[in-house]
Amino acid sequence: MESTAYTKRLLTYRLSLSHLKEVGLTDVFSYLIAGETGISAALVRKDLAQLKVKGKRRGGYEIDVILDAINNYFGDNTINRVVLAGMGNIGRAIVNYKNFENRRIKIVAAFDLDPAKQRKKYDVPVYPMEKCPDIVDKYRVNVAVIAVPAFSAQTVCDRLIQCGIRGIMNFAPVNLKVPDHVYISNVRLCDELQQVIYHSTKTNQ
Amino acid sequence: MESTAYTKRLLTYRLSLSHLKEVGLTDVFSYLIAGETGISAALVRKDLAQLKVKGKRRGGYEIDVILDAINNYFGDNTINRVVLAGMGNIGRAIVNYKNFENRRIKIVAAFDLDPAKQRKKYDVPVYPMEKCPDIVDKYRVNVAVIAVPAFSAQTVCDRLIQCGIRGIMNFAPVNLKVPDHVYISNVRLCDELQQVIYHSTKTNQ
DNA sequence: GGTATATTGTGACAATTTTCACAATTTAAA
DNA sequence: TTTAAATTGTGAAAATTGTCACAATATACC
Repeated sequence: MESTAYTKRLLTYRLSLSHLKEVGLTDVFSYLIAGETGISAALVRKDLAQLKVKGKRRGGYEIDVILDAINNYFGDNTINRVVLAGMGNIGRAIVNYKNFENRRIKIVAAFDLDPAKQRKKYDVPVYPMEKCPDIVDKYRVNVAVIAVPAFSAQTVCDRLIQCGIRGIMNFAPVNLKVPDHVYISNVRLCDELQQVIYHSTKTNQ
Repeated sequence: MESTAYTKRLLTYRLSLSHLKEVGLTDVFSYLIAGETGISAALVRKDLAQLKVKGKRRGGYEIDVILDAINNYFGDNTINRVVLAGMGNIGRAIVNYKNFENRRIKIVAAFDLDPAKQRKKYDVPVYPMEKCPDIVDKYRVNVAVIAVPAFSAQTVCDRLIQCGIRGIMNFAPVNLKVPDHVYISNVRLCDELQQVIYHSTKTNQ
């Protein structure tokens, strides 16, 4: 119960449902969500059942009910504060990324070794890594984004965890070693693109 | 056979093995890879067996043999050309991302509506979207990265496919609709981070 | 009101994926 | 040379995940 795949599907549903809502719909059928997301209608229904969302036979599901259930599942009622390590290409893109706001995700501070970047004005204050304990403590942060170069990723990771971080989104191409209580999600841009390349050459015709 | 999960694990192995090689190792045991990647030793062995890599009982596997097999599996002998749509935050980060080179992935051109961005000098030439057919044709490109805003993603996607693109890495928070012969990988930064937040609050104590 | 139709909800089943356990085999050491 | 130890390779079992099919039921229409 409650596998990562399930959690991921919920987020996929939310995306499509938000879209359908904007377009003016208020109710949906499982097969409509299926068509929109590529997930089978039966699985959609099972997921919604697990979420405790009830549909009406022949009437479908109310979009708002599903959305509320999903948002509630993810605890979207509180603001989620995040710190970021590494203001390189990816770090800056993340800091400027607008969509986080809708999800009540807020990047409260960034860390970077480079003093020039600390002085420069970004949308988020940039501190030296030494400030990490203070910041994490002050803002009650649990989650960090690692966007530093591969060679320093493990060190940065260790320091973050020492400061109390328990969830990490990692962009560095490294298999980070973390204690059991820390959840880690690796975003491997290279690997992702490589898989696309691989599968696109495999597709028939 | 040959599930996406398997393909993904191969890339994970490659990452760890490259690292172990740099550190000076030439041979590994399955349990060593397991410790490095978090994938169970038995599964590592099964994957290597499927890859047709042979180990020596009591002697382990040769790192170079595994790496060659993986690189060969992904067809790393040819240069993989990719185009990018959307020179916003993420698009620029992708264009500047250095790691693609090691994988023989080359971003040959980018597209953006904004004429200012077309004039500006990036590491990659920026064209208006109309040039898409020419460029894709000229460079024999199969794969594209979509980094445009959500509202225009489907339109851009359709045009790319019309030009012959058959693999897409999509950063726009949209469930794109594509024909069967097109492979799509969605990189949902928001969702990814949201999952980290979710799991990090769930972890015990 | 009655009947046909559409859709949910779910138990049984199928498929896939992973783990387990151990025989086979190699190497090292005694 | 024999024995002990370590590690692969793999068939069988377990677990997980998703699909199928259909009863239950609500709705719409005649």
